[in-house]
This record gives sequence, structure tokens and C-alpha cells, in this order.
Amino acid sequence: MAVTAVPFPLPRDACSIAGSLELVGERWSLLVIREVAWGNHRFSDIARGTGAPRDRLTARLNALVTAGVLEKRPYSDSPPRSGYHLTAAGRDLLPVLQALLQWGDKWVAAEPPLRLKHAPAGHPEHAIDAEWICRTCGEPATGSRVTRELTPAGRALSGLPADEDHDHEH
Amino acid sequence: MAVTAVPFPLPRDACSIAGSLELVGERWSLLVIREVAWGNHRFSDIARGTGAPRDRLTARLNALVTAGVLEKRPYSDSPPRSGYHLTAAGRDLLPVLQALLQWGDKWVAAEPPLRLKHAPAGHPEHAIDAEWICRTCGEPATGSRVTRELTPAGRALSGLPADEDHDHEH
DNA sequence: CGCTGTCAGTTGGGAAATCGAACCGAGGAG
DNA sequence: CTCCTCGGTTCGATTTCCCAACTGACAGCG
Repeated sequence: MAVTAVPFPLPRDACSIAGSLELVGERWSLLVIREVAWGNHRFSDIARGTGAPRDRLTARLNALVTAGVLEKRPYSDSPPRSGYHLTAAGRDLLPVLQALLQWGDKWVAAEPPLRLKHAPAGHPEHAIDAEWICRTCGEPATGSRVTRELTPAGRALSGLPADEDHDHEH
Repeated sequence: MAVTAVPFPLPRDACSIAGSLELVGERWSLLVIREVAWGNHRFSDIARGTGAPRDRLTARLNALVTAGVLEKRPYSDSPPRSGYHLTAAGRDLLPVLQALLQWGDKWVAAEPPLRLKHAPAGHPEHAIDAEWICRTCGEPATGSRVTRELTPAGRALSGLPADEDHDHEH
């Protein structure tokens, strides 16, 4: 294993990227999450902030709620109204948004409309310049330093024999 | 500035996330980039690896090429064939894929089909567990430690006065 | 030479998602 | 009573998507 070139016969959906995109890869979904993360919890605010058509927004919000990324929380009784908030799973999507934002700032926008700042405890605020670092060894974890291997589950998904080294059925 | 709640009147597209998603947010685009990053450069391999319909794949590949994320490179003359390769911009999308994969492994797949490993120079290979770290200060750069402010460009995009502190017109 | 196969797309027709604008219903506010 | 806000629905027109079949250029075989 540990290959840069194509390692095994293409596990079509045997990769969590596909799974993630099925939940948050449709149009508007990530922008909705951006809006909620930025503190816009109400339907109308999200609609304005994203520019999504209201019926699409309804669909995406419901999908994200059933996906467990957002939750609906009432904020008023008299006119019964609820807003949308990030769940733990939703908060864990912020790195995805951050990656997209950093990429867009670098490659899309001539002049980024928004600047991210970093305000860590005990440090002065400064422009952010983030990279993926491995918690285990403290080294950068991107590109060619990252390799991948199929788990047994992945093997099953892609229709490969359970294990090719030993233990293949009689 | 530096707010967690909604900081300014919703700059609808004034955010590079929207720009990024316009280039790589359509269906199949990120999976195509995944395939190419994994060493599948040929049309048929990408089609098989992603499961995308061939006409959609044609459309996405062309879009990604004109977006500057992929480039078409001939790999055979006699039957004139070309494959697709990542540009620098394309390689910079890998953190996005990695973020999606980590998220999916955590929240979508009961048992991840693919396991990412980290093989840094001079360290033994081990399972990856990455987080965003700020290159400037070395501190984690996610969640509430990250704030944002509108640049002049963003201000213009969202139709706000050039600067609200001083220097506002007459 | 004909036959088969590979590869990179096209083409065509139907199904599904998307869009914008208008509409709705429950509740204040004046 | 009338107007307004908020959170959606509904509608018809457009766009995108999917699938399966097809094309065209070439290679290899007999």
C-alpha cells in the first residue's frame, strides 16, 4: 500500500468523500452551513445571505436537519418560529468551509472580499494562514505525505476479496 | 470586528466560499479531482472511479480545465489521446478533499471504507489525525478562534460604504 | 482485408432538480 | 381593520441530469 499512483482497482464509492458530498454536496448546502455558522439562524436571513430560492432553501434545510448537520430550535412561541443551529456534526464541517475559503481567496478572488483572522488565546490577532497538521506527529499532513489503504469495509464495498494476503474463502 | 454572531449585513457573495463552490461545487467535480489526485488521469478511469455519466463527466472536465484546476495533457499520439492532470490550483484543493474525507469518516460511514495514513519524512507511518494549524503562530485555527472582516473589496461587493469608521463620503 | 476491441467522447430523449415570482397563513403593530 | 413580518408553499418554465446507444479514430489479430 502507501501509493501515490492508483493503488487498487478504483473503489467507486468506497471513500468517505462521496458519502460526505451526498449529505452536503448539493447546491446551497455548504452556503447554508456557512450562514448558520456565521450566526444567521433564521430562514429569511439564510435566504438573503445565500441567495438561494426559498423552496430550495426549504429542501436543503430539511435535508440537513435529517442528516444531523443542523437542528431546528424554536426561538419564539407567540408566533411559533424556529431557527436553525449547527449540531456537533455541523460544527465539524467548519474545516471544510475554511479549506474552501482559503482556496477561493488564493485562486478565485482577485481581491478576497473577506479576510480571515486568527485570534488564539494569548496571541495577538493576525491574518490566518492555516495548514493541516497531524496531531500524532506534528508534521504537515497533505499531499504526497498522505496515503490511503482500503479497510475490510471498503474491500467489501468495492467487491474485492475480503483479504488478499490470507483468509480468502477456501 | 471579530464577532461570532452576525457581524455585518450579510455579504451575499462576498465570500470566497461561494466563489470556490461555483468552480468546484457542481456535482461530480470534487470526485473528479479526487480521481485525478489518486492517479486516474484517463477519461474512462475517471468515469469508472466516480460513477459519473459520461456526458456529465465531459462537461465537468471541460469546466475544470477552463477553471484552471485541471489541465489536459496528451499521453499518446497514434491514437490521439489525452489525460487530465492537476494544476497547482488543483493540488491546492486537496485540503478540501481531506477535510471532506475526515468529516465523512467521522460522521457518515459507520466503518470508513478507506483509511488515510500519514507517512512523514523520518517518522513511521501511522493513521492520520489532522487539524488546521496556523503557520504564523502554531496554534489551532478553527472554530471560535477564527474571525473574519470585510475587506474594502468585500465592502464594495456588498454595497456598503467604503469605510464606516472614518472617511465616509462627505 | 475484415473483425474485434479500446478509448474519448456525442447524441437523444426522458426524468429530475432548479429557478423566480407569486401566494398563504399565523401572528403582531398601529 | 389594515399593514407588516416571518416561514414557508405552489406554480410553470427552464436547466441540469441520467442512461443507453452511437460515433470515429486507431490498434491488434488472423
